Amino acid sequence: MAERNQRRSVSLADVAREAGVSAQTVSRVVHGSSAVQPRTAERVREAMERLGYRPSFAARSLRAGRYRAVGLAMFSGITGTANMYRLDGIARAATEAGHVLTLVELGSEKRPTLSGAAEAMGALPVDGLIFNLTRRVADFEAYRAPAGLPTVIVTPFAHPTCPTVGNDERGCSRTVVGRLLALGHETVFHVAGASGSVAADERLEGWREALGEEGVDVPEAIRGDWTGASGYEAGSRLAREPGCTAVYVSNDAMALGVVEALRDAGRRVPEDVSVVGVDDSLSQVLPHDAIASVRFDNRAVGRRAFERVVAGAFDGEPEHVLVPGTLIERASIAPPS
Amino acid sequence: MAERNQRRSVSLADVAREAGVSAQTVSRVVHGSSAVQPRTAERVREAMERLGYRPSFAARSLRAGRYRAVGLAMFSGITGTANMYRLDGIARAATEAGHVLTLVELGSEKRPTLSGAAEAMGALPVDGLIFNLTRRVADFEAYRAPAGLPTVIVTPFAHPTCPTVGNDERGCSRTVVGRLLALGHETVFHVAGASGSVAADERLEGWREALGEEGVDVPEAIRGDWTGASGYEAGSRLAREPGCTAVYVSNDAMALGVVEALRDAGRRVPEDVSVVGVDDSLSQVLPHDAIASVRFDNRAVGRRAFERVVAGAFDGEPEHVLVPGTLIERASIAPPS
DNA sequence: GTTGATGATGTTAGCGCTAACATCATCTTT
DNA sequence: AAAGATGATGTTAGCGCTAACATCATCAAC
Repeated sequence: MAERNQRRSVSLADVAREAGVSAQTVSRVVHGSSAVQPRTAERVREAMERLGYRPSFAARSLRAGRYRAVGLAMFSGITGTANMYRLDGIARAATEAGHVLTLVELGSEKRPTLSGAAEAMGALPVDGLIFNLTRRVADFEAYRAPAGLPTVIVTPFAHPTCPTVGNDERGCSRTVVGRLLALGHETVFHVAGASGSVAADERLEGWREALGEEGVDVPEAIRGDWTGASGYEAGSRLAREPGCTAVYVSNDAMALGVVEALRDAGRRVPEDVSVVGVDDSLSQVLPHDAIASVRFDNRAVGRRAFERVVAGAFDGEPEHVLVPGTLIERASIAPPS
Repeated sequence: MAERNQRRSVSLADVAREAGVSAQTVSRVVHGSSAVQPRTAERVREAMERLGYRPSFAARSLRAGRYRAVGLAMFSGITGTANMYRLDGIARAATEAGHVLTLVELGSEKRPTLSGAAEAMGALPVDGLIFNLTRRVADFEAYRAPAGLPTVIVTPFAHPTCPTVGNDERGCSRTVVGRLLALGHETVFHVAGASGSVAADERLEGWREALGEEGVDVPEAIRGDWTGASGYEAGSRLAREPGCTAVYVSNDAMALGVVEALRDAGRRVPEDVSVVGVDDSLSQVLPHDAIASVRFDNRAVGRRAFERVVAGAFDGEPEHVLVPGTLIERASIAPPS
């Protein structure tokens, strides 16, 4: 049964010897070339089976000069809804295109940089790189992709030389603010996500911008940390704000906390206060009572990033793609009463 | 500025020519060998910089005969809390060990098999394989790992020849049932997860087993589909069961639905009915009112799987590791009143 | 029977890298 | 000054694969 741990793996030459043919003929059989006599092919196939032949990726790619693989660097962990869907989008797109994904997690390093990641990943079996950023990195602007290794950065910011793909975080804020003001609210309050998160900061900035453009009073923002508990705390403070009839919360967990705090304080949602979250992460979780939320298509972001990388070398002005979110309207928003 | 799209990539020989030394010397510099004169090393480094040299993974691994990489096949998508943490655990362990992860998503195939996955991944740059299973596959028992390619399967089931690592789903049920019976409940009702999910089925089976062992009446189980809405529906039915004082729900979203339905039906939690979920996925989401839940350490599962693979060839009886869950007690459970 | 097309198979070379050995200059020791 | 040690560098070969070409038998066409 159990094979002895064979040191060296089985090569084409081994199979060729076993089948009494040349290595080239075995190669032809492996690739289904028609120019092999059926009897010979059968013999070769038997030898492959008997020896347990597996083609060598290293030798093939050395010859081919490419890997049909893209490298993905996750800069701050894989966990988190957005990262998960991005990864899923990239993985699916890659599999469909016959590519594989080489994943490196950089979360454990204290201050990862793009150039550090590129150096580490440049020696991996990859034809291109995708950097998934959820926080700021020190050398973002200064980074230049290694020659011959196309790099796409997943971020809402534009980069001087690399194409980027990201969620339109500012547009998200603009959409929400616009909708709430259109409903007749005087202004919109904001509960921001954890400081340091690009998404949180961009949504916050976008909210300021949007209110400013509309010439509306900009209330003080409240910083949360993405958790429901921090949302509850924010909600308790907002319940004491007399002018607060609409709240834009940077994610759904906090939005849930805000709603609960408002209700506990005797303010009705949506009659007294409208609440909107982001991510649409709770629609499968909450039995009803879902909260209006902006849904980002992070799978699409991942897919675009992959397609952009395999499209290859970049010339001229780098493309900067922002995928818009969609506001899912639910019973947590209404005109002010 | 922008380099012309150089067709072939820069090799050691190119650098050697540029620097006026031999390829071996360049190799020495790349590897930081001391046996190179500082002046020469500097010249070589400049040439590398100037030409944009990156080492060829293919050539290195062809020479080394291994990749320092493991392949991970996700059999049914990577989304979902458990999968995400497993992936994270594997990725971290790999990075720490200086390995990379080659990820293949098999979710899109209608009926993926282990042998199919192994064949596809055998030609990839991998020294071992991890199969992450969340559903049953047709050839589970029959599968035999390719010679020279150690394979670990992530599943709660034992395999005749491959080591496996998984959550102790049955033990989870046993823990919950044991705790609830110890509190004095007559029996424990169960809301199961989506049919076809190994976790759902094993928890269901474990619940039956545990009740049976204790000589307690086994009520009819209710099938949910993992969503809060299905939990609510189940809860509504359970609220009409007079003997129902304790419910074991296969995940937290459904547990939340159950709690809400019970309360809507006028039954108090935990005074009238105790509820326990699984996954501990809502502790960051719900502002308070958290529901008791069994937390599985899926990161640890991923880590064990990785370590097992790189440990290499397997002999004799395959190891079968079940990582136990921990019951996090919260205010949703109490003795029956 | 000669020519040439066709088909099946073999041979050669080189992708980029590095372990192992070879070479050569320089320095020490006696 | 001869012998040997040391250090810096070069040369060779081969990891497994396959494109391109070479070889050889077979068979049809004239």
